[in-house]
Amino acid sequence: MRISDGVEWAVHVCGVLAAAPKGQGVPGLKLAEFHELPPAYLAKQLQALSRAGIVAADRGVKGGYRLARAPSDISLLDIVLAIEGTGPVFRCTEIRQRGPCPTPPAACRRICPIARAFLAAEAVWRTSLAGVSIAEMNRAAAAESFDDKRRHQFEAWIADAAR
Amino acid sequence: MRISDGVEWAVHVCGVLAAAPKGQGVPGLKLAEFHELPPAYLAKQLQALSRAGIVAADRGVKGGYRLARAPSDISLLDIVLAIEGTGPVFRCTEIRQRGPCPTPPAACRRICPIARAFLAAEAVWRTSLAGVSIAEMNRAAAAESFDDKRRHQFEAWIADAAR
DNA sequence: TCCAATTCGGACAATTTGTATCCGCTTTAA
DNA sequence: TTAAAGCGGATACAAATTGTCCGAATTGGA
Repeated sequence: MRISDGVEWAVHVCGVLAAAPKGQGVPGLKLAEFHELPPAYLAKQLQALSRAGIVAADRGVKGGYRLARAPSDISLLDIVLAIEGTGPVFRCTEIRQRGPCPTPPAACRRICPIARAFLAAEAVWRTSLAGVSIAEMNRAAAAESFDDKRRHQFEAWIADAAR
Repeated sequence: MRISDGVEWAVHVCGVLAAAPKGQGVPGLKLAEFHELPPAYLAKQLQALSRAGIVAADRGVKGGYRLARAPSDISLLDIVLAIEGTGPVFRCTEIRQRGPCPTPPAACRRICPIARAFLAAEAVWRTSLAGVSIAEMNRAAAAESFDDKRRHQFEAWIADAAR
């Protein structure tokens, strides 16, 4: 059980897009370059973000990606669901209904207690991730690692990348 | 991102072992039979449970598996960690330190804010699972799906399987 | 005491799933 | 019309999952 790297990439990328000049898009190639990520595969993750309505994609020569809504309105959970899919992490296969001593169907109206416990754990996990936004991530990262020099360096880079 | 079926199997199997006559072992083959699981692969999960100290294995003609401690002292988290490994679900690859505008090492003494948020979510998930024991699972399952007839059927089966 | 039956354990092979790349298509602005 | 850019499908590659096998340990009886 492991979260794919694509989720980490997508969160970082959304952080970059949140800092881009409003209304301008950043091409996928530039985004890959910023973190030295494999361009072709990052493109796949960007497609997923686009389908989920987290980023908007503009095609054509002045195209690129931009956030589809405010950074404060995009949570880490939104991104996880976009990349990993919305299905539950734990999937009950109802083995209790098989074998020589099966639980009868009448007793299976409610889902199995084991599945209930796992789904409850997953719910608190989701709630925790839903409470953290891209905006907060950027604030924390800036506070911890931006001095004036690096801020300027970053703004120059993104001004060049955006179009 | 998905929890392997082995976790579900292991939880069910521990529930069966918790109901077995004290001090007697149940062979892996019988455990597989009870839920119609692939015997060879269930054996693999049982090995993992054994290595983690959740079940004890006795070899030889009177051998089999039994719980290594009280059912009330085995949590769902214990089983997840035994089967899936103890490593975190989210793994930060520190991409912030790469590319044309990297976060300098001095600013990376603390782990990345993104990783912090994911690890915090994982912590509440673990806490939730740690609060549920095999004993509670069995109580719930028995209350929901055992009538007198089925209880008798189950006890007959396990009396025959244990040795 | 030795042998046969039974059972777990660990190394090995196969299959499925996920990861990563590439290429042709459509769209857009100059 | 052309060059830049995202989209989706087809395809190779890697990894985890699933499954198999044979050896080691233990027991009970000859």
